Amino acid sequence: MARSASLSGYLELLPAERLVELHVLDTLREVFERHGFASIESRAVETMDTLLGKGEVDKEVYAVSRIHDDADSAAEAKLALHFDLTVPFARYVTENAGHLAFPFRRYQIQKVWRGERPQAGRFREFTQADIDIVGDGTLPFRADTELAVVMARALAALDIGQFQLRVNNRKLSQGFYTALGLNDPAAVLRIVDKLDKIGPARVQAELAETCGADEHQAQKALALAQIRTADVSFAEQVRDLLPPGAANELLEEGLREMTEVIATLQERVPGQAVADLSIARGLDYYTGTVYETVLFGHENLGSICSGGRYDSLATHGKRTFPGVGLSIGVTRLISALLAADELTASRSVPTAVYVTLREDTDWSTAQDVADQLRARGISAEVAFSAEKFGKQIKYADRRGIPYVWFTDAEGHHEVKDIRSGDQVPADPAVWTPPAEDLTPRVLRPGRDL
RNA sequence: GUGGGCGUAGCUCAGCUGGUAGAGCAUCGCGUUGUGGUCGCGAGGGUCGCGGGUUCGAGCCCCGUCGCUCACCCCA
Repeated sequence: MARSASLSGYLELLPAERLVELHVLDTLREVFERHGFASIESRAVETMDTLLGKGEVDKEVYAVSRIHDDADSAAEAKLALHFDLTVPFARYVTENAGHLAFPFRRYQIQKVWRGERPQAGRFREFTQADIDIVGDGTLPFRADTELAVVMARALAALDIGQFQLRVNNRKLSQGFYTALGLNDPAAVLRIVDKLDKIGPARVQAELAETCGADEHQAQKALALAQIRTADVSFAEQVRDLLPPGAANELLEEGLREMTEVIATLQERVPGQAVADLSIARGLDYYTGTVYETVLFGHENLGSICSGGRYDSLATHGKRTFPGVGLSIGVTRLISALLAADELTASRSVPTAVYVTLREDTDWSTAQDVADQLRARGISAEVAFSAEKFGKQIKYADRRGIPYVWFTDAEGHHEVKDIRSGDQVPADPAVWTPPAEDLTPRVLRPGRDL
């Protein structure tokens, strides 16, 4: 973060920073739409019933009520702010199923709220950018594969440096632990998920304490979690860990699915994804593929993009809508990149041309000049008063406005490039700045400069 | 929710064993009487987070409180 917030966990950006955020959002939107995802927006508020029992701890949910909570409103459904976009989307799908065409692919970029203790990269109000594909009754496994490809391309389009999508499959992990004789696969997953953070020794110790794993089981569980391959060779490694005949149907299905995902990612977005069998994800509605993403150089941030397959999050009577989704933590991402000065904007305002005033009475004709520029898509701003030219130039300079416009008493126009100091005659009807100066650009110091 | 660290100018910080608030950067003005950036000179800007206590006297000591921050939990 550039500044410490006056209220922790609620990030507010300066104009130049917001420009960077808008660039990120625009880029994501463009890539999502290019891959056929339609946009929706769901309301910020859901009923408690919808939100709770869907995998989130209730202490993190912000309740919403009227200050004057009288008898009437007490009888109303209790409301709360959504903590992610997946649960509201599931509700949206079941409510609007009759109007949607399945498989339905949508993207959704909105604020969400979590009442957590804020930390670097952790906010109470933040923006998520989600893509999901949902089927009616069934959803081809290929959706899991395509979704990861789209997200990898979106992250690549942001041009924020090297990242790595890490993929696992809960069927694989759970099948494996069951085959080992561990009776609480979910608990094992939770501990194994911390491998990156606490290291192999402590994972093994916790497995023994919490899951009653004996030394052999703990060793095998740990060995599985340490498998990390860029190709499909993980499957062989998994089989080598078990005695012949110990495999089960769930494990085999998980291996098949993982192999398909990794093979496709290796082919379509080479070098940007790996199989990582330690990935588990906290939310318990995931049933198959799970994804996390690390941004190299920002490993301590945690995952910047996560998600997975959910087979029964959305149900409506006898119908179920299996889906698969991925979510980018936009706020987390840009706060880290801004703080590290890895992304900055070329100026703090959209203005490309600052039109000066020679006399206070020139304001109207100066607006005519500005309008001629604006009509051709050039952002222009007119001075309020005819201060000394030095001050007017300084006004533009402080905002990073690249061009200053002058009109003399005879009506001759000149435009000055504030960076070089070059000043040349110009015609407001035809003069155009170079494309790179037309709108603010996002710069990557250290790479662009 | 649990545990550590920290709150002084717009920003980064200094302030001794308690004696009545300072620097750099930024801002504004002038030098430079209508073309900025450099340089020089000058100016403005503070309820020292808030409340209480001890004291002749508190930025400093004590208590409380609010906020920020880091770690745990969990997660984007």
